[in-house]
Amino acid sequence: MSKLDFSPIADTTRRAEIVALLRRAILTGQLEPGQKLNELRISEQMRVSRAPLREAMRELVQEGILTSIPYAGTFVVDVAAKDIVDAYSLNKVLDDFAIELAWPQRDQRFFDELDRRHEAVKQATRALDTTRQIETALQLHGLVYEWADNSVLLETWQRLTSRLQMYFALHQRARNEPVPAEDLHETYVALLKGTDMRAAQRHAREHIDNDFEALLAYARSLEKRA
Amino acid sequence: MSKLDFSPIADTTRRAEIVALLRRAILTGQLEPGQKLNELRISEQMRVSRAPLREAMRELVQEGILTSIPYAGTFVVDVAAKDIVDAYSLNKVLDDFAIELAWPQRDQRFFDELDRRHEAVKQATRALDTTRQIETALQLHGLVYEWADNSVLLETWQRLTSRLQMYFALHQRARNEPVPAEDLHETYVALLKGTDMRAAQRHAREHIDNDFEALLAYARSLEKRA
DNA sequence: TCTTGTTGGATTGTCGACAACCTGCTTGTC
DNA sequence: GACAAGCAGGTTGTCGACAATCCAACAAGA
Repeated sequence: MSKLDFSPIADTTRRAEIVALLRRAILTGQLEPGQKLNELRISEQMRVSRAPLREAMRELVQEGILTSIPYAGTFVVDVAAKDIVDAYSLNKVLDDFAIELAWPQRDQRFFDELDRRHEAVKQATRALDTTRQIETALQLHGLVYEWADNSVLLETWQRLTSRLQMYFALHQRARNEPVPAEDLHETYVALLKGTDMRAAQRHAREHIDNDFEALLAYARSLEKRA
Repeated sequence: MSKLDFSPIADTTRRAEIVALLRRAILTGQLEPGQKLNELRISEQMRVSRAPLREAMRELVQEGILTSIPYAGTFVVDVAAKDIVDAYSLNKVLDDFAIELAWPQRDQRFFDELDRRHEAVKQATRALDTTRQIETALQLHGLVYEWADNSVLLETWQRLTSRLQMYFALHQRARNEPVPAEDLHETYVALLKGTDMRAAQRHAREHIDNDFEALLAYARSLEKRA
């Protein structure tokens, strides 16, 4: 028996890489909502045939960040104000549930990971790298989901995350002065380490409200314009 | 302005039909969990090339009812006991939320539709058509999600539904004497028509417990076997 | 006997070409 | 000038064939 346990090697199929590339392009806002994806053009740019590209796009359609109309094309999903509010309110419910499930599972590894991810957020914040800040903040929040030990919940969260990340990126671009607030996560982290689950849940809800406040204002401004 | 509002015509692409065919085959248990899907064989049976078949499979992978291993194959997702418990517990949380959102939205159309779907369940029950009974029961429960007016929540529910339906079908086949209980939904429907939201939520939770009781027993028996 | 290398068959991943389809423009008619 | 029919270009959907990979069976050596 070996002491080392190897993790599965990266499955290197063109399709998987295309998915990663496209997802990143969408979530960082390089591809704008509503924009059409021309298969031939993209496949040429990526030096890849249309088959794996199309399969990748099918995956992203199911992931909810692309939308496809037969014989018309595939587009980056259009984000309405209501979608943001919807995702946001569901997120609160799921967070509550995730904290409840994760609570008894917390261990040293959890706390270590919590600190690690918190540190990553602070670093991205200092570097004024807003894209990375969004990413790391969502990863920080994702920890309780990973510890909740509920695969369906985790999967749901990950789907939601894609959208949230997209909304945030959109918002950041809209008012292109980012100004990330220094440290909104200190209390969140502290409470997750504490003994009062209810308090943690309550704070999470308020914290989310806080995080999303600007986003909601943006959402409402969209609403008015429409 | 026309008084008629036409629904979009059926998008007739092979891919879409393949998705529907495969999904049905999986959810009704014609394709068993863990079973491998041979692309060439299936494409020949369907008289279709592998391209649209593969794209369809990618969709179902993202939908969570297939799983794909590069260069090895695509398989019907293996359902572990824990998955059932996970889906089931998340379902309770979502139901709570859905009822809360749908509550103020209830109108005559809601009540009519509620009755209609309830009737469909009863009919399937009388006909001893267990597959259809599962389908209609899930549609009955889906009504509050449709009325909740939260697209993300609805989408999440639909994803969950696929799995639940699969689990139920699996369970029914395992103990192939179905014996669907006559009418567990009477109280549920009545409460949704009433004025006490809390009571409706509480009952929904218990009702789900009831519905899933046998399934949970089955899940635990799987757990022991493993 | 166990391990390691090889080989053949089967299956998945990818490619380039063709068919179906939509869209916008042109043409012809009134 | 308005409008319908039809043509042309471009894009998506589908096909059949080829390349890359995996797996099981078998052979060879320690």
